[in-house]
Amino acid sequence: MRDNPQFSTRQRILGAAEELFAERGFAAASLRQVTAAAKVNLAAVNYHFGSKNNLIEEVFRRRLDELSQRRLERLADVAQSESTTLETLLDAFITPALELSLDREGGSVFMRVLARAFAEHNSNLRRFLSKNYGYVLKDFAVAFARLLPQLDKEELYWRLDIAVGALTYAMADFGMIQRRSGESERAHRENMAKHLIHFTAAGLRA
Amino acid sequence: MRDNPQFSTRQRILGAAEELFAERGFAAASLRQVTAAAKVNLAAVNYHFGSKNNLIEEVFRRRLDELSQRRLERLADVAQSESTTLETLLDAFITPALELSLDREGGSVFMRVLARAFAEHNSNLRRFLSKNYGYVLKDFAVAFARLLPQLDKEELYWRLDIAVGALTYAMADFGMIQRRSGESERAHRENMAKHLIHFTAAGLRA
DNA sequence: CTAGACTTCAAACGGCTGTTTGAAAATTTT
DNA sequence: AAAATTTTCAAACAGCCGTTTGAAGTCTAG
Repeated sequence: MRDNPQFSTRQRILGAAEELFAERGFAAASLRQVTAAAKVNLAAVNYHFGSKNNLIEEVFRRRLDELSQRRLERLADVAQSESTTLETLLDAFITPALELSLDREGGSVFMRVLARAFAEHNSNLRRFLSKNYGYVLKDFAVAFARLLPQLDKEELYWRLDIAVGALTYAMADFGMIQRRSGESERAHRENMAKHLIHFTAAGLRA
Repeated sequence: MRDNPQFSTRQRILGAAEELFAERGFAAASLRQVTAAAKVNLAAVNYHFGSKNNLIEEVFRRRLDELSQRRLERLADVAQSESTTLETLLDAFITPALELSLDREGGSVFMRVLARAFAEHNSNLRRFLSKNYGYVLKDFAVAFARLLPQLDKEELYWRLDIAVGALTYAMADFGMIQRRSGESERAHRENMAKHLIHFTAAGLRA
């Protein structure tokens, strides 16, 4: 999509920006680099998005709208069931991200962009994410609380916070474990998700 | 230290750079911002460090040399003992970082800088860190392997990778949990370390 | 086919970037 | 105290930054 002429200027800019933001960060990736990668005129960014900041927010919006919806759908599927476990709840949170990262070209890149948003102490970006997508985490927290009645509120929040950290770090592929040469990207990521769920469930239950 | 005239130009630059790198990232923090915060002439960075890249590496070196040494000292204390547990091993890894983050002015800031190094996909920086400090993680991995003989090598590495992610994220204070108003910085961080060890030990043992 | 709206384009704006320079100042050595 | 060395300084370098402009090009509705 990044430079495929069959996609619109808007989409090509978003794709190129996503890749360069993941690779170099929001500040270091310049609009000239983005528009060159998208094979688009420099002024197109300000024409279609208004500013670099708006472009950054659109990069998040494009992926997070769908990701949040899928997570909440999965949550609705499992939350009420009597047989729900920590593992199925974690799966409901992780699988949509896993699918996104395997899905279309550029999906895997977005998880790195998302992790960068945590590293950036940028308060505007944090406010944007919290305001627009904070309710997803809140809904999941309620579901986890039902499964972990022995934990008081403070204890639960500490554990969820640590769990989110492990998920963020792993899904962004920040770790040292590289994909083995004979292994497909899909197999690698599914393997990672499996370990992630196992580890995190144990940590929450401890 | 950042602008205290009693410190040397070199130290003032390192202190200011650390703060600004943590706050804005390596690319977005400019040498003009750094030298202004350090109350030092712009050219001093290139005179004392040669380049911005060298300055970045020196910011890491200053803290990591001591941090690595303390971690290995603690590891040596507990590794051979028969009564070693996962918790004492994790404590040996985390406590030096905790002390650093509570210690002198700017120590807590450095953990954020370190976490940024993970978010940056910068291969030069990764190579620098792996080359100079990778042996610390390796030594700890050996000690963990002895305590977790039921895990094969691949399983162990996955879990350690996830554990490092949780530690990195938490120590950098990326999470949503804020220090409570009545709570001291020290109490907050010690509380975090306690939860971190408990959670991670359970994940490793699962 | 033409009028109007939408999109693309090259060029330029002021401002900030890392780095270099050579002279001035401060410090250390003789 | 003089000479030599180290450190600081203001100024300038080329180059990239996000954004704006107004004209040229493309598309669509009447």
